[in-house]
Amino acid sequence: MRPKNLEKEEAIRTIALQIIAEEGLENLSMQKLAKAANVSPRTIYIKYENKEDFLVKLFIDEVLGAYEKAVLEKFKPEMVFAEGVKKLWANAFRFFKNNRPAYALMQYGKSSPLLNKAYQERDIKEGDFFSPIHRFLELNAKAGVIRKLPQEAYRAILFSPMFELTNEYFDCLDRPKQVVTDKVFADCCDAVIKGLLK
Amino acid sequence: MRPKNLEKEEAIRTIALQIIAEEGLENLSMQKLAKAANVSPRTIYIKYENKEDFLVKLFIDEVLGAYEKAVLEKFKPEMVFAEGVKKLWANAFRFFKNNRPAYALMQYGKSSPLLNKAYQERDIKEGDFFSPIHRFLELNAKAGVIRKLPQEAYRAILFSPMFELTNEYFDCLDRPKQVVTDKVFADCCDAVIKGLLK
DNA sequence: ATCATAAGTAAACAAACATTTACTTACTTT
DNA sequence: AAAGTAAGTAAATGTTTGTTTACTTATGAT
Repeated sequence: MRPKNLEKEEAIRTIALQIIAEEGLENLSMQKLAKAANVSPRTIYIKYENKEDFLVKLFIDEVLGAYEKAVLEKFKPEMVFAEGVKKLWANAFRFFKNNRPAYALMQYGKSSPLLNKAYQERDIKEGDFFSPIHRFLELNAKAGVIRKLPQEAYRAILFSPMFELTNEYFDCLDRPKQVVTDKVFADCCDAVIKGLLK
Repeated sequence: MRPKNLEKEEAIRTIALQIIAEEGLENLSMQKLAKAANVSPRTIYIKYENKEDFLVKLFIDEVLGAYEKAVLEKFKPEMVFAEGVKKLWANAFRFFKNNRPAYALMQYGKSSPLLNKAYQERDIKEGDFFSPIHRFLELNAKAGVIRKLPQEAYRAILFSPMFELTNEYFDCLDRPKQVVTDKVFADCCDAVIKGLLK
């Protein structure tokens, strides 16, 4: 049996992310993707049932999975609160900085009903990547270090400003306004930490 | 001369937003829209040059413009810091709660290169809706009430958690997990305020 | 009342779409 | 070295896409 050419598989995914970042999800077609990846359309359908299946797997594996792994690197729930938060922020920002196409599709995960649904269903199945972070927050809340808030509140306060700054960072690359420096990033992180402290 | 039927114009916009919210921007086609709005495709092209023109105008007028107007309602740059922030948050949350399709397209504004570009260019031309808020922050920073941070940092800390909570709010309507209450909202707002205080 | 005119329609256009068919290629197993 | 088989291709499938053409309708101005 002829073995799969893994380079082609990877090319398909990489170039798909590229097209989505540059032209938008709404402008990604299977034929365009096949041509750009130097592959026959049929080749994509060997691994993926159809376009939706492909997009969901691209999103889950290449974006969500990779992001979650990167965010938790060298993070321990037992860390001192400020250090833990800084680690999470630094990990996330580094991942996106080196991976702009992943950031682009991540944003579509918050817009597209298809990807959003996939995200939610994964959250249920996978036992939630957020759980080490949840334990981290619970420990600090119980110790009286931070306010006690529901999970979704922590999520909103802790992570969304980081996303927004990442957004601004990429916007500045395209049309330089004011550069989002590591200093700005650190200052925001401090503000978020202070807001949660008791 | 036969006058325009304003009801039809409005139907086109309303139904477009609805389709985008329910099926996603990537599944909105001009023919589908025309049929759903009970209108000939040609009718859409009377007011709009093409699909991109339509989407940009829909986004700018129906979403960005309406949102910005709603957020600034009864807000004054001279307000006490905590009160000002609470007003902005309450205004924004109320707008989206009553206007889910607008929220959906707003999210696409952060994903789609087409809409994102339109957003940025508008920021430059229109003199920025953010300027009353900027003045508010500047006044409070000068008075020593809050930290001095660059504009994009304020934006990230002040607004993005509100967006994230709105997101969770709508997710809970679809698949009830934990309801994002006004209490959670207020607690988050307090955390954000505290984080910025000096 | 009728005319001028833009609003509006139904049907059609080529181009692009997701997916499949019919076939060839390359590698493992024997 | 030959056979078996899944990977891979090029070209075609019918459908849907954005947009236009050729025509009809409704209304303010004359």
